Amino acid sequence: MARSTTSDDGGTGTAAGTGSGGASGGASGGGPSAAVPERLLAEATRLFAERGYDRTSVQEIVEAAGVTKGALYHYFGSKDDLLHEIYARVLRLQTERLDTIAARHEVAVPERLAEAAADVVVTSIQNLDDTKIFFRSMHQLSPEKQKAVRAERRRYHERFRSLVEEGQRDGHFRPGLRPDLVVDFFFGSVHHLGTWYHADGPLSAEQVATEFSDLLLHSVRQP
Amino acid sequence: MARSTTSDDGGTGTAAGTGSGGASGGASGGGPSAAVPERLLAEATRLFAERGYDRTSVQEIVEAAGVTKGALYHYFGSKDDLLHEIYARVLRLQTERLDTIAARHEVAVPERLAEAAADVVVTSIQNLDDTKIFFRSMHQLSPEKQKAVRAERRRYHERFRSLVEEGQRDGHFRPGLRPDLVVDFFFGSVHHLGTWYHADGPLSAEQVATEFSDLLLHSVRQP
Amino acid sequence: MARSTTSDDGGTGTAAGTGSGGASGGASGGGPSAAVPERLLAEATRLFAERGYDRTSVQEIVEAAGVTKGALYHYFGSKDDLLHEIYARVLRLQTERLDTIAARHEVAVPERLAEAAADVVVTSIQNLDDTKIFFRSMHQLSPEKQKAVRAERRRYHERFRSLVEEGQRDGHFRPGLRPDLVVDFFFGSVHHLGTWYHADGPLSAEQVATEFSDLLLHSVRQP
Amino acid sequence: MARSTTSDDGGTGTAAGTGSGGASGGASGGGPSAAVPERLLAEATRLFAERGYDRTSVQEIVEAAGVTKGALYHYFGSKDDLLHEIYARVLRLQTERLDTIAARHEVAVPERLAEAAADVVVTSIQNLDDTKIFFRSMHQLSPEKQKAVRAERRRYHERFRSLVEEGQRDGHFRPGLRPDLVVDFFFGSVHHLGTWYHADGPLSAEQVATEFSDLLLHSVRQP
DNA sequence: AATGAATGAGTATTCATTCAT
DNA sequence: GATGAATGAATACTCATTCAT
Repeated sequence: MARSTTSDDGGTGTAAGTGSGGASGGASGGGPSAAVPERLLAEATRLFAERGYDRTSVQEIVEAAGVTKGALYHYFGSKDDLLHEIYARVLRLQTERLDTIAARHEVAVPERLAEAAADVVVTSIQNLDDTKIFFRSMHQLSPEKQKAVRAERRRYHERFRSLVEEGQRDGHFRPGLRPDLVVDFFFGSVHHLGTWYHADGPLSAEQVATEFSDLLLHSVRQP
Repeated sequence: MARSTTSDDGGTGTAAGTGSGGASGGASGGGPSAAVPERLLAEATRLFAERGYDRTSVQEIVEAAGVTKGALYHYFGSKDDLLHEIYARVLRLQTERLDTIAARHEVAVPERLAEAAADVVVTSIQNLDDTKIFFRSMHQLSPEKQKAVRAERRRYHERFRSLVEEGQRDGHFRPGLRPDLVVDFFFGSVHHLGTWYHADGPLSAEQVATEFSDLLLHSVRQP
Repeated sequence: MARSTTSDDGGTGTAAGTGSGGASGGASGGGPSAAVPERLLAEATRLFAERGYDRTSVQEIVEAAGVTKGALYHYFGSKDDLLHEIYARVLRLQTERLDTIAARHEVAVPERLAEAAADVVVTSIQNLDDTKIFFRSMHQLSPEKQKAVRAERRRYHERFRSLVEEGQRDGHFRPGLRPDLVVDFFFGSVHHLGTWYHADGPLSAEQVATEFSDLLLHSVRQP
Repeated sequence: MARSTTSDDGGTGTAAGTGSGGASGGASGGGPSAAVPERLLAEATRLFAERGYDRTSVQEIVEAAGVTKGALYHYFGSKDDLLHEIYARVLRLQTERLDTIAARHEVAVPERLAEAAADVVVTSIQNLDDTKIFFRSMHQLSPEKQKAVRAERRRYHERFRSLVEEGQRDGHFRPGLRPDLVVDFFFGSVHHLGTWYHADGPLSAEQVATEFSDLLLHSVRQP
C-alpha cells in the first residue's frame, strides 16, 4: 500500500518509487506526462488556490489530472492528505533555504536576515499558489495534521527569530523589540502576498523582495 | 421584505424596522434578547471565525441564534449575504476611524500614521473574529460581492497610502519607498493577527499595537 | 370572513361586495386600480400560465398585484383556492355561451354545432392564459376541487355531446360515430390551442375558429 | 462518468456500459431486476404521470426504484435530465414509426394517413404515462431542453404535415385546408388521450384509433 | 495499478401558511 | 382590512469515500 493517511515520513513517501521505468514516469512537475501522484498534487494545488479547498471536489482534481478517483485514493488516503502533502512540500522547501542562509556564520546578521527575508518573498511568489493555500486553508486540515503543520511552521519561525535575537545580542538590532512580534509582523506580510501579488503586475518578485527586506531591516535596525 | 440581497444601504438596513421599544428589540450585540438579525450576525461571525465559512452550516447558525431557517432567510437573502454584511460592518468601522485620524491636519504625519496604525491593530484585535474571517473567507463571497468588498478595501488602503505619500512629500519618510508596497506590507501584518493573537496570551492589544506601529514607523522614517 | 376555502357558491362570492365605494373599487379586470381580489386573480392567471402553478410562488403573485400576503389570505383561503377560482370563472363563461348557442332551436343542428365549436375556439384564444392553465394544472388542484371542476367540465361536455346526438337523430351526422369520442376528439384540439397558438402569429382567432369548426363538421357530417 | 446532462447522443447513452451479461444487467423495462438507469426511468415515468413532475420528489423516485439518490445522480445529471430522457424516448419511437408508415409510397396517401393516425393513437395509449407527461410537463423542462424537444416535435409534425400536403396535391384532400392547422387539430386530440382514456374503460386502444383516424380522414377528405 | 458504480449523510434554499398586531 | 415576521417541513443536489472487479 502506498497510502500515507497517517504517515509521518516527511511527505516524500507517497510519490517515491512510482513510475520509474514506466511509460508515464520520470518527469517531475505537473505536466501531462508526469507521474500520477505529481500530476494530482500539481492540479490540486492549482485548484485549491483558485477556488479554495472546500470548493474543490475530488472529482475536479482527478478530471484535471486525467485520472480516476480510484487512482487518487490509491496514492493518497484522503483529500485532506493531498492538502497536507502540499503544506509539507512548501514547508520543507522554505526550511531548507532558511537553514542554508542562516548557517552562513561568516556573514553579518543583518545581511543574513535581509537575505532570508528576500528569499522567502521570492519563493513565496514563485509558489504563489502554495502561498494562497497556506494562509487560507490551514483550518481545513484535520486537527492532527493541523497540529503537525503548525509545529513545523513554529520551528521555521523560531529559526527566523533566532536571527533577530542574534542581531539584538550583536547590537545590530534594537534591543527593545520583541523578536516574536517582529517575526509575526514580517510573516503576515509574506503570507499576504497571495492576496495582492499578480505575476503580470508591474512588480517583479525581486523588486518586492528587495523592498520588503529593506522595510524589515529598517524596522529593526539600531538607528 | 426585509431582505438585503442586493442592497447598498450601508448595511444597517437589515436590522431596521425591528422596533426600538418592542419586547424583543433594541439591544445591540448578540445577547439572547437582541433582535433577530443582530443575533444571527453575531453567531455567524463567531462560527465563521471558529470553523470557516464553508464548514459552518446555516443550520448551525440558526440553532446558535435560537431561530429557524425561515427567520434567517427572512432577513438575509443567502448565507453569502450574511458574510457580506459582516465584511461591510467591519469595513465601515475601520474606514470611519481612519478618516477621523487622518483628518487631524494639525498633527504631524508620522504621529498620525503611528496612531492610525496602532488604532487598526487595536480594533482588529477587538474584533478578532472579523479579522479571522476577513482574510480567510473573502474568496468565498460571490464574485460581485467580492468585487464590492475589494473596492471598499481599496479605498481604505488608498487613504492609508495617502498618509505615507504625504509623509514622503513632507520629508518625514524615505522617498525611495513605494507607498503601495508599504501599505500591503503593513496590512499583511494586521490581517494576520487573527492567526496568532490570543486574547488570553501574554500580550495586550495595546502592546501589539504599539510595537507594530513602531515597526512601521521605523521602516519608513527618514533616518 | 370573506374566505372561500370550501365554499360552493359558484365562485363569485370571493370577490363580491368588496370595494364598492372604496377608493380602489369598481373596476373589473386586472388593472392597477382594480379591486384587490380581481387584481390577484389576474396576476395569478398570468403567472400560472407563464410558469406553471407549482413554479409560481404566493410571494410572486402578491408582488405582481402590489399587495401583501396577508391581503391574499384575507380573500382566498389558499393558493389552491386561487386556481380553483380561475377554473370556475372560465367554466362559467364557456357554459353560459354554449347554453345560449345550443338553445337556439330554430337553427339547424349543424349550424349550431359549428357556431358552438367556433365560439369555444374564439373564447379559448381570447383567454389563452386560462386555456394554458386548464389542461396543465388540473391535477394540481386539491382532490375535492379537482372533482368539482371535473364534474362541471363533464356537464359542459355533455351539453356539447347532446348537440352531436341530436344531429345524429336528425340524420345530419353519421350514425356510427360515438358522440363521446367526438367530443373528446374536438376538445383535445381546443385545449391544445394554448401550446401552439400565439396572438402575434399569422392566424387570427377567427381563422382558427372557422377552420377547426369546419374540420369538426366535416368529420361528423353525413356525406 | 455516465452522466448525460448535456448529451445529444439520442438518449441511449445513459444506459450504455451497464453490461449485458452482468448479474444485474440486460433486462429492459422497469422490473426489479432491470439495470438501474432503466428502473429509474420506469419509476420516474410512472410517478411523473401519476402526480406531475413538480410534485414528484427525487426521493420518491429513488425509493420506488430501490436505489439511492447518489445512484440517480450518477446516471442522470438532474431531475430535469430524467424528464428529458423520457421525452427523447417517446419521440424516437413515434418518429421511427411514422417514418416507416409514411415511406410506403406504394400505398395511397389517405390509407397512409389513416394508418399513421391510428398508429400514433395506439402507441400513445400503450404509453399512456408518457402521453400524460408530454403535454403537462413540457414547460417544466429547462429552456434549452425544451427547445430541443420542441424542435424534435416540430420535425415529427412536419412529416405528418407532408402527408397531408401530398394528399392535397394528389387531389384526395380538400385544397382549402391549412395543413399545419390540420396537424395541430389532430395532435391536440392525440395528446389529450391522457386526460380521459383509461385502460380499464369500455374502449380498446384500437377502437379509439379507428374512430380518431376515421374522424381525421373525414375531416380532410375531398367529398 | 486502476476502475467507476454506488453510498448516505449533508448542503443551502424555498415556500405556503399562520398569527399577533 | 391588512401587515410582515416567523415557522417547519420539504426540495434538489453534492461529495468524499468504498469496494468488487
